[in-house]
Amino acid sequence: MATLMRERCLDGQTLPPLSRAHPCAGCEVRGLSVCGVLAEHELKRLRAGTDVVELPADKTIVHEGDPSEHLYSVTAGSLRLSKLLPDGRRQITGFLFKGDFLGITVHDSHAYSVETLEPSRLCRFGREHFETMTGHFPHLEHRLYHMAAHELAAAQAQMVILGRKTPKERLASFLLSLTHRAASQGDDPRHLHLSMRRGDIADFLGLTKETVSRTFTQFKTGGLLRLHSQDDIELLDPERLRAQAEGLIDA
Amino acid sequence: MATLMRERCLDGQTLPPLSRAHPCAGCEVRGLSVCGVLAEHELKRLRAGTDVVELPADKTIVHEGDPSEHLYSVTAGSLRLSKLLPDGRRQITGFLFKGDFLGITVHDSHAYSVETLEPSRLCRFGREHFETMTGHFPHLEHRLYHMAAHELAAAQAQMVILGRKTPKERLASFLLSLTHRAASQGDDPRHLHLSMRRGDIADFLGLTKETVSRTFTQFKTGGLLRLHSQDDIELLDPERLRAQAEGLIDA
DNA sequence: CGATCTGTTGAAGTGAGTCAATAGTGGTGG
DNA sequence: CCACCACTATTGACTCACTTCAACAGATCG
Repeated sequence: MATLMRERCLDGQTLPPLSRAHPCAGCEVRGLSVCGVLAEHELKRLRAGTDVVELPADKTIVHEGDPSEHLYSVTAGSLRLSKLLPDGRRQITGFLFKGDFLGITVHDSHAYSVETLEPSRLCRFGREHFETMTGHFPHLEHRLYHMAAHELAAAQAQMVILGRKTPKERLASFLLSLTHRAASQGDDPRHLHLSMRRGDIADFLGLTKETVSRTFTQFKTGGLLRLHSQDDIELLDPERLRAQAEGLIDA
Repeated sequence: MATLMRERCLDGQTLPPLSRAHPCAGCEVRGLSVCGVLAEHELKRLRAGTDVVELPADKTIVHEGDPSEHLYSVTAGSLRLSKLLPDGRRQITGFLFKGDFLGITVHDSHAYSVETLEPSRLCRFGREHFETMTGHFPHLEHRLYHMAAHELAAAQAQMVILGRKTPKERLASFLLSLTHRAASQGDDPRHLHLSMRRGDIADFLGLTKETVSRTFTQFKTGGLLRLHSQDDIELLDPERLRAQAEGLIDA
């Protein structure tokens, strides 16, 4: 039976409430996530051995290298995936938002650390139980394959950013990917809320936080965007931003 | 029925011969590749709608953005996967060697171009036929998922290289990944043959060919390796190379 | 209202890129 | 067999974009 595990110091106010009796019933991310391919009776079986976890900001969910005992579906909030070098240099390999899935691994060990960027809620599946499910439901396995392929394509696009793009192109590409996600969820694609800090963006884009900050300033003075607050962005010229991201503007 | 399509200008000498009657029978990569999980009768069904392609060096197999009509298994030679920016900047997202699989895509279109680095041989599967197979054989779908997960992990490791490592660390990491592959295939891990040019390595590591060349020279003078020819490398100190790759050596 | 953390801006340094010249390699044909 | 050609790799000199280091400004929260 699904249980709700609420972390002590969670700032409850910031997360929408959840029905304890029927956690999947009103789930707003069900269509987006792995569960979307499951029929009602399959979902019921998956729910056994599943619980809901709520976490405050800046909590570590898994450590790089730890054995992978659970898989997760993000239902609220956002996460940061990161890999560390021995001397502390950090590369963020991705961000996860509601609807995203966490748990694609090779050797049942986590290739990266996962931390919350803000108060977040996740559905937590036991790995063994989940693998029993994928064994029984080929369309779930297929869905998982599809998600892995999708993540792989995103990782390859990120390689182009990290290996060959200028700072302006990197930040423009990043903002565009956020706006695409917003659009696909029916949100206003011209208004972005950044749940990550400048340093996180820097470690995602292979820059320093100073360079990220300076590039934001250049975009502001160039009329590409406005900052309503440090993390609320209005995109004023998405078309020019796209040109910037592809390197079609020399500046 | 499987047919052999030999490209005109192929330098036949450089590829080992292949039995036309039983192309899978003596296949040396069968255990490594997708086919490895299939029983004999399943393999027979997969072979219908499959043919063998042989290509000379520097041939384009697929163009970035083209619809994906085939999937491939590399049985000999090596390939380069690359993405281009409008102004010609190139990021190589990976290299493929014998046993590797090509064809994991999201929207049935190729996310990157694929070219031969040297004369190569591939098994070519029709996409529709292959998808029928994965629909019938869950263990094939599972195998595909596993390969996607593996590629994803490799892509994430490459992000660390591109985002945060110094040129020496990048080249050391690259050489180590090649030696690991050699070891896993039973080859001598101290001797590497590079089938790619300096410019390819540069575009894989996010550097210029000049920097790659200079870094090779530093490794030579540092006693880490010897170059028997431009593309035949002997690793003299794998342990120090590993330390170099992880940034444990300041130099 | 003050303490603390995050973000922005400035000044200076540097390491990889760029441009250019030289050396090496492999292949072809006389 | 050697001479030539085209291509690739190496090395050198110089430049500059991003980092680093440091100061300042703004935001957030008790």
